[in-house]
Amino acid sequence: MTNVITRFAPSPTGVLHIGSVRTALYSWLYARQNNGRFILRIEDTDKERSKKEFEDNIIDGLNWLGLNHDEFFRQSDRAVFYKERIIELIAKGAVYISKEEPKEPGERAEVLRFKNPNKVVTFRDEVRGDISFDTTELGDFVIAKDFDTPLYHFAVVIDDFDMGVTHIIRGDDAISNTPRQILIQEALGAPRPIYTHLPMILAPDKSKLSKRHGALAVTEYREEGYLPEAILNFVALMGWNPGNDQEIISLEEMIKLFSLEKVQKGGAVWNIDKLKWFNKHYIKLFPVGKVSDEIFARFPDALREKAEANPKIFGKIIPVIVDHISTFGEVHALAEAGEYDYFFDDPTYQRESLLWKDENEPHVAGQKLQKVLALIDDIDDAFFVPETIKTAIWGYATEAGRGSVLWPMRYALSGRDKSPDPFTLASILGKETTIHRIEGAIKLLLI
RNA sequence: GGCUCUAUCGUCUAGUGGUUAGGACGAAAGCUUCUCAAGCUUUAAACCGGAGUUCGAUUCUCCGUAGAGUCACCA
Repeated sequence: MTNVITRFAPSPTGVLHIGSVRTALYSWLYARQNNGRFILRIEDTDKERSKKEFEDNIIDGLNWLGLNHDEFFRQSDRAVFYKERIIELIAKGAVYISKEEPKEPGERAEVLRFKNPNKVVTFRDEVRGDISFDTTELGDFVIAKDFDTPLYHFAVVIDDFDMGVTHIIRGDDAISNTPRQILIQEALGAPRPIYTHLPMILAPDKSKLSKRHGALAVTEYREEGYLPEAILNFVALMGWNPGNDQEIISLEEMIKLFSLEKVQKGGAVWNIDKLKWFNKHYIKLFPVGKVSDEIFARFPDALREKAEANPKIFGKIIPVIVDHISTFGEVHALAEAGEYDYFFDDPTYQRESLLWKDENEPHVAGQKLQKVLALIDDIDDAFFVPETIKTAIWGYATEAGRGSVLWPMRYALSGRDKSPDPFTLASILGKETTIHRIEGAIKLLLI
């Protein structure tokens, strides 16, 4: 087999969105698993709409995901090559200069048109099989505005030819412009690459996913605290599967497992919940040091100062925080909502909140907490960890009614309806603070 | 509208000419330390319709239906 060369060819008229990532991933995987080359080509023939910032965004996103390219091209750097081919095709009689009547401002009085042989073109698509089109309906289509400004259809064909692209993997919205590209190839005497058209990634209403549906740039997912592993894994499974039930697949494994034959025909609806599930999975595998950096970065300033002043506590709450999020971005909102304040400052709360359901009198709850206090006081400082604390209190709690003991204890420590369990809380806060807060609660109950 | 493509649980999907149609997300229930999260267990949930081929179609063929994409001097 000849060396595989694939390419990802976005136009820099928008950010790198999730559908493009899937296309880039499959092209990349195919090249990697065949020891081929992967080309990144920026298709910026439209000078009006192309923007450097989008090109930067695309490259940035790809780098972040780890989809590295072996070669890089920009169509705006290749004008001379297109011009040569136009001249060549004019000489062959396949392209002609056409006089036009401009219909809109900006349109030329002269453009270059392709002499359509008006035939039926049949090509094989790796996922859909044979597809036929009668190209007559295309007419003599325009391939360039002038010798220096080729249009997309033309530039693509020249580039794929010049760069030796063997496999074109792209979205199936490009199916219908494949025939005209084949026509140009044939006029040029260029070999026909192997085509694979991927099904679209859809919005919940089944239409092509777009910005209007809240489709985010990859870089925005990064800001929201998604991990590249999660995005890659999830996106890979939209339209492809390894042929078994395996769902957690690393990039390395994907290179081995990927195959065009297992690519789906139908479109796939974007499902953010499943992405979050993947992300949660990968966050748990993320190195602790990096996790705490990510979390720290998303703390509001005030909380950040407290974390810096209490590094021991900050270190201990990392696992607790991780347990409750699926993206790092959620940390910010949770922090703003005061969800982490009680780790650093004594909570304030209503006296009634300390009561378990409605089966307790305040003074009874106070007495129970006094007992808890005594048990905690007996624990050696050096062994103030969840298991020990639990062991110390468990017997009494079971005997007195777990809820009626543990709820007030947990509430005294957190001041919240929802929080980690009281033993974890106590061990995070340390013996001294734990005692202090329970004493506060007792005082409130026994007034 | 023309052309092209597509069709299994709500979603992502596996699968076969004969299966209790499998898994995952989500949902519901239960368990696990009071709450939350996590984890574990369990449950509900699908072959678009009609013909045909066949002993037998979810699977093969055709016709519908539905949805999507595309029809530029954009890419």
